[in-house]
Amino acid sequence: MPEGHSVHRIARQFDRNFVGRRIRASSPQGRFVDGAAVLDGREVEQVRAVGKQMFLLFDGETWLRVHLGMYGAWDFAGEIVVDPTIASANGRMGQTNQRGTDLAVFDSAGENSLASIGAPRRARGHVRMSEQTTGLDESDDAWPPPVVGQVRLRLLTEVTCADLRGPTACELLTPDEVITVISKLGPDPLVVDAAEGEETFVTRAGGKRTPIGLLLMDQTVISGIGNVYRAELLFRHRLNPHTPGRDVPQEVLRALWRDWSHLLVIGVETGQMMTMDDLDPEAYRRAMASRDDRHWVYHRAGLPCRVCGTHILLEEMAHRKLYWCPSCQA
DNA sequence: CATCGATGTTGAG
DNA sequence: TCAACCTCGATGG
Repeated sequence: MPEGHSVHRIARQFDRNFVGRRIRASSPQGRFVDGAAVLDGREVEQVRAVGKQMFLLFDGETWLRVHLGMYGAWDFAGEIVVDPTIASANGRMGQTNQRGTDLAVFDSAGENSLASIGAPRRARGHVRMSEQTTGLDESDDAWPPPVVGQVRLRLLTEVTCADLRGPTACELLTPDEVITVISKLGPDPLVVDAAEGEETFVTRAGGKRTPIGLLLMDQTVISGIGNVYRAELLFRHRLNPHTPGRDVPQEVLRALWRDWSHLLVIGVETGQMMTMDDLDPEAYRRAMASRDDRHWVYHRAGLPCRVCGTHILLEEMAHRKLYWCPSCQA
């Protein structure tokens, strides 16, 4: 259930631990047997993340496209090289734990893996936050790790395992097909030039009758925003979700683009969808500890607005739950 | 144990 | 506009 920040974090994991290595590929679940057979034995040459999609290039000009959709996740296990620019090393990426972090961040010693940055080591596979007090389990030394549940695709190096489960899309593409897919996507702040991305977004969102609340979720308009960031961005800019794109002042559209760029960087660095800036240290600590305290309006239906006290509204927009403050976002 | 819901997208009608 | 798809943690009895 990732938004764009999770996909970039996953791509970094692949960049660190798979690019430049030969892999074994399999589909324990059986639903990607043919694709896995094609990839088996090849070397991973490159990884790209655009919006909510990730693309892995294997030698022989074969690309793997993965879209996690609503339930997808990658589980990493084995000897993980920590990327010092992100907050954790191994565990599940894509789905979130109880704290709302998109990764389990505890290594085999039960300590935050930040303590082991740059130190390749054996780590527990399939770590869940809820298990953090149980200590080491017997499967710690099993290699490769036992398959648990429905694994669409397993990628294995000598020392690292990545299990893909529940993706909306998992398919092989030619280079041309990858270009076609990416060309249809709106700008991703971590991919395109900042100024170009801003112009593209303003051009595609402005002038449309479509409500801004839908435009922000439209992956051909802007990439990577999901239901949480959508609600929070609208609130941060005091925008009524029903405002047609063409009625949103251009400077506000530009501010939205820049704000998304800002929030995305925070999300990639922390693994959390932190959308409340400028908190005092105590409030920030609380926000990072509990996902209930991390957002302005998301998942706060009926609760008082943090700014004006008005009850937060919940309405359905294109079958997704939309939370907003009818007073602040009048 | 059954049921629900979720940070998403596609395609039929 | 709506159902379908994919998986699993949370929730209720």
